[in-house]
Amino acid sequence: MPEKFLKPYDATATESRIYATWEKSGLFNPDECVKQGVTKADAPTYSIVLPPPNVTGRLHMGHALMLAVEDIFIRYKRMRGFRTLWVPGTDHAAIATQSVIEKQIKKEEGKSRHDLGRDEMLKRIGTFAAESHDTIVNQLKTMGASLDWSREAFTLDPARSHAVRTVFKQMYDAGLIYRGLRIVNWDPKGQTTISDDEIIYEERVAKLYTFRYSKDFPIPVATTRPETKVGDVGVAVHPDDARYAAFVGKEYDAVFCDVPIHIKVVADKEVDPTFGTGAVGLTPAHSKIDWDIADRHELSHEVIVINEYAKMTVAGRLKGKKTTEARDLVVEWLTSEGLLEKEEETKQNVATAERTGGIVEPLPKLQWFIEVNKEVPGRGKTLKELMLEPVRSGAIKIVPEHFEKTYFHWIENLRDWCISRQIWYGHRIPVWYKGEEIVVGEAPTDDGWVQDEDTLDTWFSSGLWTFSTLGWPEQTDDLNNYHPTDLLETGYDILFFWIARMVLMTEFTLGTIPFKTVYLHGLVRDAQGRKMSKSLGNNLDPLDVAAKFGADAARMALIVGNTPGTDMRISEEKIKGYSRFANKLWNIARFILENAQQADLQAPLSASDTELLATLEALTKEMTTDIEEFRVYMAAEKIYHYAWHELADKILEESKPLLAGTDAAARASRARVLLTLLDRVLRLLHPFMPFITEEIYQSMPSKETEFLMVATWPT
RNA sequence: GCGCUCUUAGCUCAGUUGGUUAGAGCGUCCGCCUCACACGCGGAAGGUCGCAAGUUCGAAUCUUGCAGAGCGCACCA
Repeated sequence: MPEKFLKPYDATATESRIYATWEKSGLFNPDECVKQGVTKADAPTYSIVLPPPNVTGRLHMGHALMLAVEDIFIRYKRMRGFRTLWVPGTDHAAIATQSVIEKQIKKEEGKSRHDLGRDEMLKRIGTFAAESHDTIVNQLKTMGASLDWSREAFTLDPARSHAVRTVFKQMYDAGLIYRGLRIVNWDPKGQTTISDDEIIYEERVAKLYTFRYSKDFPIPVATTRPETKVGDVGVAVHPDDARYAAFVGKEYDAVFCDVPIHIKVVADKEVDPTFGTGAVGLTPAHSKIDWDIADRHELSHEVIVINEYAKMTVAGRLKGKKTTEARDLVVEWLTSEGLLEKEEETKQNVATAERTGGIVEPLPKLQWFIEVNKEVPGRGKTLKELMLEPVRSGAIKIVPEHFEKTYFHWIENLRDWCISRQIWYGHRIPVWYKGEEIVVGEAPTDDGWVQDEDTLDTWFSSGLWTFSTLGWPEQTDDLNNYHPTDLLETGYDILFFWIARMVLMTEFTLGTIPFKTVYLHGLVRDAQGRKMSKSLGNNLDPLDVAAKFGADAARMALIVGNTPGTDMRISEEKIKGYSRFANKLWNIARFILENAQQADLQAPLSASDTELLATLEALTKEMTTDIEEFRVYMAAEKIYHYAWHELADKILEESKPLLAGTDAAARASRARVLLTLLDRVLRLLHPFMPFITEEIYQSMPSKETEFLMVATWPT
């Protein structure tokens, strides 16, 4: 028995050493596995692409959970003989990364991005992203992730950029990408548009004002935003509303708080006759709903009264005022003119930007969109339908299943996807202009062209991830072998952001699904059930945890008892518990190796020892089914329980008298079976606790393969 | 408003298609340095499975209603 077993198990020292030997072996790469003869060349493939962590800093426990789950499936499949590929990568995370740097520069140098200029700003972000990348790679390795580093990708590297431009052009040529003036969610703080999904609604108490545009205007109107009323072009009432029927179609002129306005009364079913006065003042340029209603009644969209800095652009007393100040001025004016009829409190959901917290201002802007309700040429279906179909048909399975309903619900409500962003970090829109001419895709070589200033929504490039990482648009072997991928594992919080967009992009580009199964994990919370955050200081850093208790222990703590789709709580106590389990396993190995190092592997087995093997075989079958059916939490708990409370507590205890006894046959039988049991336990536990199992395996008297990570999963 | 999830031991959670005395970890109490491990061992206490009704030979598990907690989407001007 090696001397190392005489000391308690030292996870930290062992883990980094073991990872280095794995990496050196090249066995994370399926091609290398085939070359070295541990995997058959014609074996079926199994692939996962790593959800690329944002290069905004470092990984958190949610990432650690993701890595644990994915590594379990990858290691399990590798041991089952699949050509197993897990592709690593990172995400440039456009807005998130840029805003980190912007804040930092503002704080340290008091400068804005416009002070630095586009090139300098991009240089700064690039430097930061590279540092983040290195930290993240180090963390991924620390957690034991058996990723094929030879295939690492970045959402903003040249190969991925080429894929982005290619898809953009194809969608543009298919008529699915268009540029149009639409109401977008403008974040005045971040100075960019954001998508519907980047909005957080905050409930606030607001005042609902009931007023008239002028003394002779026949209909009272209710609003929470009086300042926008200088931009009104109409009033909408419900077609069946008898109170106002007589006024429909009539037009009125007024001077509203120094601003001349022209109002037409229209009838529209969208209006709720029971809310407020049953009449809506229409401000097409500053409200999405009003824009749509105005569209239906051919009212002007062009009256813009608020700019990108959320300031008033009209002449008169409101000129240049912030919207909040303008609101007070308008109310003051209404009161003095005797036009204000009522002022009541109401609850209102205020749209705020997820990244900056700024209050979202709906503004009409020229933006790029992907049209989701238009038929895709050659497919006979809209993008929306293409997103729904594979999940409906079962071609894509979501675990846990009930998220399928959430997915459907979201897509059914989906509107055109605004893909342009007014930030600098990211894929620049691949469109060039020269006068009336336009070029899409690759940059023209002759002079005089100006590229679109905007960049693409970060999820555009993330949406290509399953195939852009495998070499598309080239028809590579990897693409043929590993796509569609088998599993996509991520947090349920990005079901819409990412999963849905990958389905959209892959269906459009390749006419197939990006993955067969979606496994959604829950949020990792602290011991009190709070979200982990910097401000609360309750973050657990995976690196610290690994240094203290070992990555194996952290992985077990994140897996056991954690069902997919359910939030979990993690504490140092729980992780500590599994570090003790690691030590237990260490001592099980010590005992068995001490007593059975010289065991005769041909010795005949006694009836009771045969039964011990049968029991473990039954457990093996259960575990295999559990993993196949995505119950890794059960498989982990079962092997934990077996190792500690069967093997150690019962089998080892009853072995002591047997091994010290005089019955040579019983002794030989027991020594042999103990060694076999240990070997099996190491294999079964390896996907969950890869480091310690590999370390013990290295001391086994006989080994099937050089490394446990490519040994055969027992049956 | 539409939809989803949860409610099981003091705490955190399992319990796969309904089937014998409902499990684990942590915690608590008692006793042990027993020659693999004190990062350990042995033992104990602790649950009317949110409430009510129904289906069934049988329900923590299925159905309905109620109560409480959380989440997603939409959003009213």
